[in-house]
Amino acid sequence: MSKKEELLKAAELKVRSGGYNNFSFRELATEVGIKSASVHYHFPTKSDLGAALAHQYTEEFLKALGDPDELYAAGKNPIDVYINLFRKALVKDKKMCLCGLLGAESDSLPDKVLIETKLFFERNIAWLTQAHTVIAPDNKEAAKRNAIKTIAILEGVMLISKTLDDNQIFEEAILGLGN
Amino acid sequence: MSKKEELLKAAELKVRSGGYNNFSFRELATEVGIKSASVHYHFPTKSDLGAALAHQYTEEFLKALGDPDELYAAGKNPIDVYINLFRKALVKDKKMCLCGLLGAESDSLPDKVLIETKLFFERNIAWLTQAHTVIAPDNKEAAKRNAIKTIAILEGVMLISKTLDDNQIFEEAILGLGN
DNA sequence: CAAGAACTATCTACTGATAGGTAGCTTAAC
DNA sequence: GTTAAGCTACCTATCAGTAGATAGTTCTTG
Repeated sequence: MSKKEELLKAAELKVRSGGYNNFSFRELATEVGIKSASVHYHFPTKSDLGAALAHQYTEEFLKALGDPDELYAAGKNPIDVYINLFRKALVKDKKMCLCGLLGAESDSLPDKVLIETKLFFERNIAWLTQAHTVIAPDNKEAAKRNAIKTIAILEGVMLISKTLDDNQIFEEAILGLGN
Repeated sequence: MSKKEELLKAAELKVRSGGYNNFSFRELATEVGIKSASVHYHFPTKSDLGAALAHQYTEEFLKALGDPDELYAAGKNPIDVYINLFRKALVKDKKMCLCGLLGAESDSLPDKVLIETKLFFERNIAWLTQAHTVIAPDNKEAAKRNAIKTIAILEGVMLISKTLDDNQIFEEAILGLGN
């Protein structure tokens, strides 16, 4: 893993724990074993790093999901696949969704970072709309509404489960969601 | 309004825009017209201020809601009352829920602040459980599950509506929630 | 009722730590 | 001999927090 990739991984953990202001170039540099001035070589400013982070997170998220139509064709419920990706973030990583946290702070985010955070939600809503459409093709006008409900409940319950340190809350909230 | 109250109000806006790290004693002091050292007179440390902020927010939130049983007796749907309080925060204040934001950052919060943030969610889930119980008394085992779903979807959609700067997303997500 | 003690709310001046960012040098690889 | 990737050394700004002084108010008590 290159230093640049190491920096992004270290920053991801920090941001997913406490938001955009929760990491500094000095901390990141120490963690990956370089000097803070060298971080500016890879990312000219902090907002460049933040934007790259949100962009990479979105790409990896959607890549991990796959295509809703193909999932359905393979006999899987794409909504369950989606839920499982959030469950993994909560249970395995024990961290918030990166863009969930950034979104909550959207009022105070640099433009570059905000743009990438918006793209995360737009692309996720599009994915979920397609997922709901393939499950219930006769109900197209409701697909987007259900997409919004699905991502809202997942971001929300993630935040609450983490705060109360109780994964059972997550499980209760998602009951009946994949229908 | 006392300086102490002014400080809490100023801090609330900052935190609801960008989280716990988004305010400083200096900024707050300047805004209310005193020196930063004087802020320490009212709140010995930053975490004391943060805890007081979350506590006051919770108290005011529950006070604004009223009692679910009384609301129901007065012919109102308490879930609709609850939704309206979130709608007001989003549309009028144009800000996130304070404890929603703090909860997202819970991993990096000082203990004092975390305790108050947890209390917000515990008390809100209790309120919503009672609200769902009074609406559907024969369905008690589902009341807590519905309470979790309700607050999760509201915190989640608030975050997403704010990020995408689109209040219509909020309205779509809450359709059918008050039944 | 008046003297003095204690308290409230503020100030100035400071500390040590940390922040993001910049200029210019070095080193190694191609 | 250019470039990538790092370095040292520095800058200015800001951070939370502390010490000690002060003016005005309130409480206590002789």
